Amino acid sequence: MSEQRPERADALRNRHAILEAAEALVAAHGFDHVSIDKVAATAGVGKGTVFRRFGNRTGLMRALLEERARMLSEAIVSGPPPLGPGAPPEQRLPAFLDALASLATRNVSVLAAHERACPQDKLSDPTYLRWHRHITALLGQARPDLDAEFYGHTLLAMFDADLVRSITANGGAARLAASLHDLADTILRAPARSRPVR
Amino acid sequence: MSEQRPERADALRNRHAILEAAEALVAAHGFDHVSIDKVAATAGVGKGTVFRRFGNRTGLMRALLEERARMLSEAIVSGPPPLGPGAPPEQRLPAFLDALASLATRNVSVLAAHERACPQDKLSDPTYLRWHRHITALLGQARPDLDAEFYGHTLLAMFDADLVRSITANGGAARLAASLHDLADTILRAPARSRPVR
DNA sequence: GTAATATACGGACCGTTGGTCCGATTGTTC
DNA sequence: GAACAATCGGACCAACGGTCCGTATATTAC
Repeated sequence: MSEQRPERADALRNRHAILEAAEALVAAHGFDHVSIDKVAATAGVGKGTVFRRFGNRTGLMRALLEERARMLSEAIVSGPPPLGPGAPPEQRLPAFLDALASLATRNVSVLAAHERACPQDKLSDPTYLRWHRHITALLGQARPDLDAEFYGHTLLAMFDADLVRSITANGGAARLAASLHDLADTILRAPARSRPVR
Repeated sequence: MSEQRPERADALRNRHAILEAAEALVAAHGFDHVSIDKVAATAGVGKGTVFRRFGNRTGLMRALLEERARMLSEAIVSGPPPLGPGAPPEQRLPAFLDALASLATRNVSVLAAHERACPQDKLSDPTYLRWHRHITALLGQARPDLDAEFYGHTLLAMFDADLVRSITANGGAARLAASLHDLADTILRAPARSRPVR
């Protein structure tokens, strides 16, 4: 059902232009001060085009984040260890957190915009879900006695855009990475539970 | 400078009506579908009244949360232990988390609305700040070798409205409380750092 | 009770925005 | 180069946050 004829050349061109414009504007003025009108104008297309491509504001931001997260996603499922499969979870988890921290640091604006665009329940956003599944799986392997689902949320909560900004503003990217390692370590080395918390 | 003549009777009445209406509407339809027009109409006042009282949407939501958090705030600074002063931090922290979990569970809608209303940097919102200072102080006393500021954010991040909803939807209020205890315990009993992480 | 004053009220009004719609345009295919 | 489908673009709409100011009302002083 997804095997339509290929995307038209102008459509492709426009999609890139729109994403680029959106990212630049969001980085410059923040999500709340970027209207679709502006995005369209900056990208040199009509407003209708933006909506036809992405459905709505939320869709646009989702696409933006997905674009930025694609390489990481691929590295996780089929890249070399320790990020990709093949290494023990105790190594894959920190590697993933490192990669995500780097991604987050370099794209705080996109992250922030995505958060604010998600109407509600950001936890069920595709990208979040993918990350959460990954972390949960790793945690479950390394520490089957813990509530992996909950601790997955805990770790991912550290990538809240405001938090990333606050931490890196006072300590730079290094502090974020260090804090994440510290937290992950604390969780992985927590005293054993007699039975799964959940 | 804050010793003006007392609030007029009608003003007081209206403020309560507005807060009540706002809470009911937010609980019923969610922040994104509640316009100030509706709040005003439901409260039986004019639109201008709402804005004069609360400044803007954000101010209204802030006031709503502050209203709901007031008793907790008082209990912390001057109530009986273990919530109030007098108990060791290892007891005050879980007590605070319990209280906050209860508050959050009973007022998820308000919490969610407040989050979404905060234009940006929810970390510098008065209520968040107060809670963070409290947690940070307790953590700092119990475990001076940790990055209390960071772990304070970690713990508070668990009160994200979406997360609270997700956790309690599958496990109820009890699961949230248990998870929080577990996390706090994990942090408090983490292997000692040779020197403060920060 | 009444006059004087400060305060609060309310809804008409404005500019902006997300989103829709359809006639005009353009890429693609044969 | 003709025919067709897909895409484009901007006029248009409804809804919203926020402002403004003439009117109403609580309070105070006498």
